[in-house]
Amino acid sequence: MIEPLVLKGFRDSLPMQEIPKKRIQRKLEELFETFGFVPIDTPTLEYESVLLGKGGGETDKQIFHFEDNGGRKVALRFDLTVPFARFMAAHYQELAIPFKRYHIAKAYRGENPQKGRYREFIQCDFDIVGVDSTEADFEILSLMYSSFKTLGIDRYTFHIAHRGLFNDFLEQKGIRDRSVDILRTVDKLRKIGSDKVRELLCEITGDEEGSQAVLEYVTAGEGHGFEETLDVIEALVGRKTESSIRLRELYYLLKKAGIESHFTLDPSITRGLDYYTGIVYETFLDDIESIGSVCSGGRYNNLASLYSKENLPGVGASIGLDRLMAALEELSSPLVKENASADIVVFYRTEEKELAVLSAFSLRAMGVRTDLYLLPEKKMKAQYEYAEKNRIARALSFKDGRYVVKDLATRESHDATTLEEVAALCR
RNA sequence: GUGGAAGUAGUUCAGUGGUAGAGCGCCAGAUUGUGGAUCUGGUUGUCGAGGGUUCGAAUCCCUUCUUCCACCCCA
Repeated sequence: MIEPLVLKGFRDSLPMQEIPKKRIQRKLEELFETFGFVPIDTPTLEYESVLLGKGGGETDKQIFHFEDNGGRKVALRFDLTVPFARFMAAHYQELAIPFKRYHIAKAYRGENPQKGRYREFIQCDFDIVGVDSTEADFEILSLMYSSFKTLGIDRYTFHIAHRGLFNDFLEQKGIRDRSVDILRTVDKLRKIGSDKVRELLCEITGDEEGSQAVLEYVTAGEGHGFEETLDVIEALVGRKTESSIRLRELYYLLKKAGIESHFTLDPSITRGLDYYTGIVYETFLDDIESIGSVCSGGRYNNLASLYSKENLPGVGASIGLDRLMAALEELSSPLVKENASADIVVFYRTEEKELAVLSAFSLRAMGVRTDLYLLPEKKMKAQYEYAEKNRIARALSFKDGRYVVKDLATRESHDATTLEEVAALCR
């Protein structure tokens, strides 16, 4: 016998988990389409050379790569953004620009798993390519907001920062060349505290004053509103820059739309991926920050240039569906508990089989999610337990030519003479 | 990849060298008759896997797999 093992970081998904996951996915797809975004797909497996070296050194180590049966060096996609850049380079002439796409698919990372981090996970990406403007950035931010709204999640915060603005600052301090190391150190702020970060920064820059300024920059958001933080940052940079103006305009739009309360300017958000050039963001659930960001992204203005001479600026975000589900499960959110397989289940005795089969058929035609329990010889107890296991709220049975709909939770029965009445009881 | 903790019945766990256990669940029967009560009986286990030490290993040692946590990074 072969052991039915699954690989570390990979998981089976049972109906109890898969039903809410699919439902969330459908809601998001529907939302994306109301924003005028269109779906695409790309291969799971790509040439290694296409995927490597685009996200930054650290991420390369996490890419699953191997030789295929024909000796080609191949790799599983690490995210959906890099393959999208390749996709755009290959197809931009066939597409209407600006191109707005969404893509819900699995990505793979060979890192050590923990709660909410797996080696195979679903990302829900949405991006706009072909334009670098405040309005495009706003489209993505407002779609992020609407996604959480649609899902009924309201205890979360979008942490916004700006790569370009940070680079302006480093430029001004004359330490731009060490930006990667500095970014990496700054990222640890929340973990190791400001004193430790200052020490590390001193080692990198060799400049106490510069380190202090960097620290002031990344902590500028603490206790301040979006615009105040921006004022502090502009003071540190010494002037208004294109990037700071972009952020100000963006916040203005968020305010006008009345959705600004979920957005905070957090200069400590830097993101490890090297390809970001403009705004960047991460999203934390207020009640379970430890699980990490559940929706992240940013502006990447040169990504397609790796594959094409065409200049295709882009901006996008990605919801980590599996991580989000893990968090919601941890929080016992009602969102993950809505996992009934049907609205009603039909029970019957063997002599009622024709009636049962046809009733189920008719109910389905009326749009009622109907399950037919196929073991009529079983005891009632077994039948009810089947319904409970599948989280079905009602049962239909037959008595003296009438329909009986029983609410399984309250155990109340309602008689009905027609299937229309039965269907009405299911709503 | 490195470090720490854990893995025993469907599930929650107890059991630290001497016959694998408990609650809940599950199955069968009785009772009931469109379910949750009660009674009787039973079952569920290669103690994660492999190897070693020992007269004897769930228990000690080694290897390995998986989960959780930390580092790192993030979805």
